[in-house]
Amino acid sequence: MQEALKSFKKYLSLNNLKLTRQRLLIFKYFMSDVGQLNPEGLLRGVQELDKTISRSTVYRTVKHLHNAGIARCIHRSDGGTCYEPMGDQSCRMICEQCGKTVPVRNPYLECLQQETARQQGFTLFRYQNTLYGLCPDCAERMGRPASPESKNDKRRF
Amino acid sequence: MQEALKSFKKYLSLNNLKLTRQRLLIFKYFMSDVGQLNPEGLLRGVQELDKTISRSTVYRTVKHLHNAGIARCIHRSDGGTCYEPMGDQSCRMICEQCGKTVPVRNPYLECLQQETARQQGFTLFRYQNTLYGLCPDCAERMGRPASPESKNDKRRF
DNA sequence: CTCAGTGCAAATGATTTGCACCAGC
DNA sequence: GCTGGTGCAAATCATTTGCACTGAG
Repeated sequence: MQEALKSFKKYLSLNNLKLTRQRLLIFKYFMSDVGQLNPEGLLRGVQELDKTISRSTVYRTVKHLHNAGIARCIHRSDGGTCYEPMGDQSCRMICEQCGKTVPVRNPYLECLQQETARQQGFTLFRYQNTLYGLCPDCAERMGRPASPESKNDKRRF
Repeated sequence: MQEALKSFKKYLSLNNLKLTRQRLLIFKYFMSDVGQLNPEGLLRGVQELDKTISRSTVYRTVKHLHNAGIARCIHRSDGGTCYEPMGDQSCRMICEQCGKTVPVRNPYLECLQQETARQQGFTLFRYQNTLYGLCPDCAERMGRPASPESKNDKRRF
């Protein structure tokens, strides 16, 4: 958290931005919260601490957190957007249903990736592998993905 | 394409849906197009063939294509939504200097990735591997070795 | 013939923006 | 004190929906 706060401050000063009470509050709430939350949830949480903080400020700030590399933005399959603190995992799976993020640990995969880049003459700085799909829980809950499952979206019109 | 058309028809009949002129047209345009396109692009493309097709119909149809497992829906990091025919996965390298994007093809990597997801009970829809770094050209231009030993076995692929 | 499909326009919901006052640095 | 920040309300943008007519099976 101190780490992240430092990079947030750095980002701000590099961009001529100010560390306001609101930004700090949003930052703190965001970092202390477990898991992900959407702008609305962030707003609610933050307003418990300070009634006056506006929705616009939350939206504006979360964008800065994202630009600063502190927040990761997740677009869920249901169209919702949510954010979570950036972890250091560079290989993860995201459930498109519930938005859950699961880190993937496979050293061999990482190794192979580096080797692949190297073979093509690429100097690898960092990488980001994102696997999109269904987590075991959601897969079970849904029966089967991508099939005549239109009951939910079917309606008379 | 015939394959996909068949499953589209199957999906429709299984759900008491009709194969209308509009749906067929949208389906065909979607399948013939290279790469991804968003609803707006799809609408534009389809309207070149038939002025009367409405935005709503495109939206409604693309959803069916998605439910039928024919279209993959992608929520981009910029917030935009786009669709592409199911099937091709993506793995690419982005040069942080010149911005060039280079596709990476390594079947083994893809295979390993799928296997890794499977092992953790994840149903994989698609993945996005992004390697950030320097392309050979920029690395050279910057007078920096691409990587300890990549100069010698550099290859275009 | 019947019920689902369509185009249209209006509605929705998330996110953004213009503006006049407010506060870090 | 200068600049960027904020809250508010209005604006925007993608997507959805209600409706009355049309067309596929």
